[in-house]
Amino acid sequence: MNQTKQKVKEQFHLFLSKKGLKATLQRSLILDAFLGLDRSTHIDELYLLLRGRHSNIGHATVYRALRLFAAAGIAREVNLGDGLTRYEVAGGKRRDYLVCNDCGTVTEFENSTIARHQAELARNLGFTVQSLKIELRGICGNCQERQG
Amino acid sequence: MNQTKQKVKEQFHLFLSKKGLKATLQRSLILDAFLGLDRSTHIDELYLLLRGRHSNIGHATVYRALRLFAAAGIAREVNLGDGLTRYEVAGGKRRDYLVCNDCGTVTEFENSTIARHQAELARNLGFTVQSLKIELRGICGNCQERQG
DNA sequence: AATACAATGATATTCACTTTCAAGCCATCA
DNA sequence: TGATGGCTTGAAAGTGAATATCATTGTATT
Ligand SMILES: [Mn+2]
Ligand SMILES: [Mn+2]
Ligand SMILES: [Zn+2]
Ligand SMILES: [Zn+2]
Repeated sequence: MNQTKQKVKEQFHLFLSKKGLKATLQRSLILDAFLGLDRSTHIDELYLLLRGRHSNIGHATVYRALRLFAAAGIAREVNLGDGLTRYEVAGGKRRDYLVCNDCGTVTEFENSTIARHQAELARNLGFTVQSLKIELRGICGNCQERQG
Repeated sequence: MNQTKQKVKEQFHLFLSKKGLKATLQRSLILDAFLGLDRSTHIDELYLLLRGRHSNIGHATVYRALRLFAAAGIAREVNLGDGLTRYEVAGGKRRDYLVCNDCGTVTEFENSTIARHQAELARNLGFTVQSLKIELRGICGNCQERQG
């Protein structure tokens, strides 16, 4: 068991206590599966993964658990406009997304200089910034080669 | 009639000719309404607006027209993860979005300095940038007042 | 005008959530 | 330990924006 993962679990358990919510087997299984992936995922992927291991996990429960993880600050919702809501483990640095308009591949990269600048502009408009998402769309390297 | 709008209309007409598509009254009305707004819009807004003026415009036609505008390079699709697909006039300035996590209000503002910088980073990764979206989430001024 | 297609729009369908509700589970307290 | 109360679960139903269907209508061309 990873040290980081253990801390996240404790963070979640604390969150549940403070809110008067309950630690259930399902929430624990879903959190393990979520932390076990090293990439963003979505409801149905986790749901099918867990159904393969445990026969009694419902779609609605996975849905509610992921939203709960987000509320607890453990997960971050990512919407790339393809009709699916993705979730990734929060914490760590902000990421920018490169979405290929041709093959749909999503590449991530880090760049922190933008965030401060942009957040300051928002504050001038009386807006308190909680998160920033930068999404670039275009053609990835592979697709450029294929097209010549 | 704005000079820029006239050029856009000619661009669209040329696009239709090249593709063997037809210039219809509906497409003309929808394009006028779309260009007449100085902000992003979505299907139902345009649909209701046009229904107020002309009794025979269908939801499906507005939907298809906006996708056609996007294919023609006239419109740009924007998805903010709130379940609606927005469209804004392409070719204008890029816009950044402030989405309130409390009331869902979307505020737009312009800020062009970021784009070049970010696009250059992407090019270094072998990625040809076609569009850039910056989305800030947080609490808007109104909601801050309400909460004290 | 006749013809060949494309476009329209009321309607139905899809699909990814999101909610409902009866049955079950968890934390707490005597 | 056992009762109690409220939270949780999950099958099923509901929601709503997007998309497809198809008979009818419109457009461009000859
Ligand atoms: Mn609708
Ligand atoms: Mn949807
Ligand atoms: Zn690609
Ligand atoms: Zn607000």
